[in-house]
Amino acid sequence: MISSDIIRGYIDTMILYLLLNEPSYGYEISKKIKELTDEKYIMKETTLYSAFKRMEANGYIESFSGEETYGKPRTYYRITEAGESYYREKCKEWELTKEVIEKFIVKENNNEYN
Amino acid sequence: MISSDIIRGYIDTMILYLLLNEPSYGYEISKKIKELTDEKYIMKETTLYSAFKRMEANGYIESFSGEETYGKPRTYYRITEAGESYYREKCKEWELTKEVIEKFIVKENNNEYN
DNA sequence: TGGCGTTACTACGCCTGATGTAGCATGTCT
DNA sequence: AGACATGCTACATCAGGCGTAGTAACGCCA
Repeated sequence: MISSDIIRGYIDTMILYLLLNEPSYGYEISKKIKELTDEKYIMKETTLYSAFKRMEANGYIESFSGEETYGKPRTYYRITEAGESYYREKCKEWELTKEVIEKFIVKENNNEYN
Repeated sequence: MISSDIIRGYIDTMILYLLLNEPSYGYEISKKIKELTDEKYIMKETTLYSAFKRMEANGYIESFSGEETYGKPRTYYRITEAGESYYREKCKEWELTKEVIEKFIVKENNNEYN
């Protein structure tokens, strides 16, 4: 199981990554995350939508309503310049953080019966 | 800068790692973390001591007072069986988490002027 | 001997992010 | 008709990390 504490701080990054190439909306993003991680991480709906709110308030994404011909109209989000810049920052931060944490991690060798 | 949100959830792991081989106490641990990470991460005192409290309550560490011949007596901590087991869990979790997050991270190539 | 720096903590409270629970509305499928 | 997928919102809780502040004992040096 993935602890929510470690994902914490990278929810936004995950979403922004998926918005880099094209706008999207909640349900689609949540499905993509599930697929991309082979269901190792499934983002909760509340987590996702509150991330949208937070990131729009921070100016990292912009919302617009889609022109659906059927069903409930969706709210789409597109990444902004600020969002892209923030995303790149987080990627750099990740490399540093990984380096730091791994100083304290012992990798198990598989020769032993776990 | 390392965001505290990503470290969150790995504070305990870092401390436990340093207790694996020998008991230690607050000040020493904080210095070791600083050295080991080349000052990339400096643990706040409050963070450290509240982690001690939490982990002792969880049974991951045990405290005992040192027999100092000078200065203020220190509180030493040693890792327990449960602590070692928890540490190993977190190491496994880390590998999984890293795998997940890295699906959403674009590594910058250094050819570009950053 | 007086002040500074280092060591070694404790207490209190805030802020943020992730999550739980709940509910609602429109579609399509059977 | 009812289930299931889609597409959300509102509200509240909880924990972890951190800011701020204060205390205390000792060594050292002028």
